[in-house]
Amino acid sequence: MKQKVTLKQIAKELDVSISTVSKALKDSVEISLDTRQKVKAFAKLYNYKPNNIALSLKNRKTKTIGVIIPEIVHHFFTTVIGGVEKVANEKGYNVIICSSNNSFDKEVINLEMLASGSADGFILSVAKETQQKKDYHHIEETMSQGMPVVLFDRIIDELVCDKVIIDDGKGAQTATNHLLSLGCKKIAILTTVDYISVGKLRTNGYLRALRAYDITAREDYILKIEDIDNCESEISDFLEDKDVDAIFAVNELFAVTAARVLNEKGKKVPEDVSIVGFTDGILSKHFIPSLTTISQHGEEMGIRAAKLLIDKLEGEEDVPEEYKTVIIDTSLIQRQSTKK
Amino acid sequence: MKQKVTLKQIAKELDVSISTVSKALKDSVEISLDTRQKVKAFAKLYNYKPNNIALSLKNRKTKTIGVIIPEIVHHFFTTVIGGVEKVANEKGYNVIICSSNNSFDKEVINLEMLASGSADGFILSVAKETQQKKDYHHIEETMSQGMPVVLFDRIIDELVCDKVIIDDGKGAQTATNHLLSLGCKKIAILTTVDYISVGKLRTNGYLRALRAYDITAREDYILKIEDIDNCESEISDFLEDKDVDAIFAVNELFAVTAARVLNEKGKKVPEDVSIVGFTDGILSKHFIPSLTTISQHGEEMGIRAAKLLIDKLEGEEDVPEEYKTVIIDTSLIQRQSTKK
DNA sequence: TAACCTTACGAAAACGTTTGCGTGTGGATA
DNA sequence: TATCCACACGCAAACGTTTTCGTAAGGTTA
Repeated sequence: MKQKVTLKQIAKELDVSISTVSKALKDSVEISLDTRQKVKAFAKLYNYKPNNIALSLKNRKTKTIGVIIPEIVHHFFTTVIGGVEKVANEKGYNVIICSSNNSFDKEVINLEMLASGSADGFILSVAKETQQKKDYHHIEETMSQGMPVVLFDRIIDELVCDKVIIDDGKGAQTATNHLLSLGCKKIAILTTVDYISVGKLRTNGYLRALRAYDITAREDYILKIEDIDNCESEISDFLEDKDVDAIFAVNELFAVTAARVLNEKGKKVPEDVSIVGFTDGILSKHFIPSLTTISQHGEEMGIRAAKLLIDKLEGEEDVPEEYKTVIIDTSLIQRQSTKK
Repeated sequence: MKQKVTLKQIAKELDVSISTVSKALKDSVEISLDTRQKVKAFAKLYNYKPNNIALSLKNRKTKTIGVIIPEIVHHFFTTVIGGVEKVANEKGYNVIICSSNNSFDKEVINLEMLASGSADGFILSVAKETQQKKDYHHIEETMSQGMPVVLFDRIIDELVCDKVIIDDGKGAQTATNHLLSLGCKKIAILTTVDYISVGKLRTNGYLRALRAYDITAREDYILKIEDIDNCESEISDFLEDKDVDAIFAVNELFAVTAARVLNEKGKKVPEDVSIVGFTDGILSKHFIPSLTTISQHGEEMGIRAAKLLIDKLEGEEDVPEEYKTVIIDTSLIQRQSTKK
């Protein structure tokens, strides 16, 4: 099992110095054509590849972007990653992905690990637990060490850095408006607990839409779900005695679960109840009936985030800091879960 | 914006040598208690973290596992990653993930990039294009440089290395048997083109099951889908004039698409046609009717793959090479898409 | 007081690169 | 023949660690 070949070994073998080999491989005019060819042939033969670690150490940059997301098993986040990779690869950056699993501790560990040498900058969506704890010291520390951070989707207002978000409120408003325009009057919302920033924002959007239509929001039409994994029973109880004609769900899972519950209660979607979801994932697309939903354009978010980050990474050192918040437009995708 | 603090800076500040600082931080008895405390206090104050790059260079290992998968936006692969992370984190390894996007070139690039310094070993499922091209030089090269590789799911028989797979044939047989035991006689299969190893194996399993039941397989009950993204029309045409009473789909998407098509043709699942899928993803779970399917136990695959890899990484250098192929049991999950 | 032992620290090499600069060799010029 | 200039190459430093070994200062022993 041959080890990886280094400049030193090539140098020894060819009886020249390390610098000669290095320069020869870079086609430096300093080196005679003859030697250059010899070195290159040898390097090719032994499949020489420069050691990235050594390069990173020397250049003090890794040409790598670290992405940390709350859940890897999540369609939205993976589409964002797709966008990031697109831009990153174009610009010669690599992408490494870590998941925090929504754990604060794991987020800290991953960030510190990547920050201590593996990545030049970060694109990150904070863990649920982090939002709850409101402890952002790890992110602040990373930034204070000169590594740029771009937050997306689940952002933190207090942190001064680039951000890429959608207008969650507006998206929710659009969704609710759509239901209202279809003539729905009794619109329930399935949302998350308030400490999830996006859940809260979407709830607010829903309320705003109702107000604009002069409909008084009813407390008992609002369900704030805590335990996402077991939402079915909560949703089932919630819908038990309610005579709603529409549901706005702040994510895909809530939307399909509502559809399932309604189905079991003998109600039809969209004939009896219309449903609008949020996030255009696989579920929404393939469900029967396919779900009308608000698309977050995950890939676009990734693209913008990567661009922001690379701009910072390649920008002048001493340019006065200036941070942008990019707001990606959402769009309503009409499918079968809302009546015409 | 303060830069990351290094041993050198601490040394300078405290007017001691770099080695003293390094030893003090490691609580070496060589250093007086007094100095040790001073150094540690200073290091803490300035939030010193050793530079991983430098460590990797010195130790010639990164304590990082590289995972390369064909698609990041894919539930099965992400569950595998979950399993890998579990084991890796326990053993003090980090995990970095790259996606090949089913492109041969990107797979090569990613592998070479990670191999040249960023990871000590690999867990990988090969890209579709790679299976098609049958060009594995990049993987062979990586292994010949002394970096262990564990293949999973989409493996390559010719490659001599550790592998983690499910018994695709057996899984398919189980699925088909289930349909047969329900009394279904006219069972169609929706599968992939043959160069996708798992598709072929599953097709074979289906054929074996039929044979065991003394049912002659019919060519016209087999649909080999090439373009996964546009499978709907193919499936629709295929089912147009067929009077099947059951469908075995080799993946989730084919299964739900079949359900959708049947639905549009006015047939009911499972009353008119039973469906069994493969892979226990979100779609199968939340679809209405929820899908009977073969679970691949992705997390378990990840766990086993990570263990195999770490064993190799931490094993003796000169132990004779020995490679294992772990076969994970599949299991049938009965849900609503097959009649009782 | 000479020889020796601790204690506490520093110097230097090594990991694999890149690169500015120094230098020996040979030929051309004056 | 003495001077100069390309040419082709090597040296060494630097990136941030860890670790082996060397050593000065001071104390103890004979």
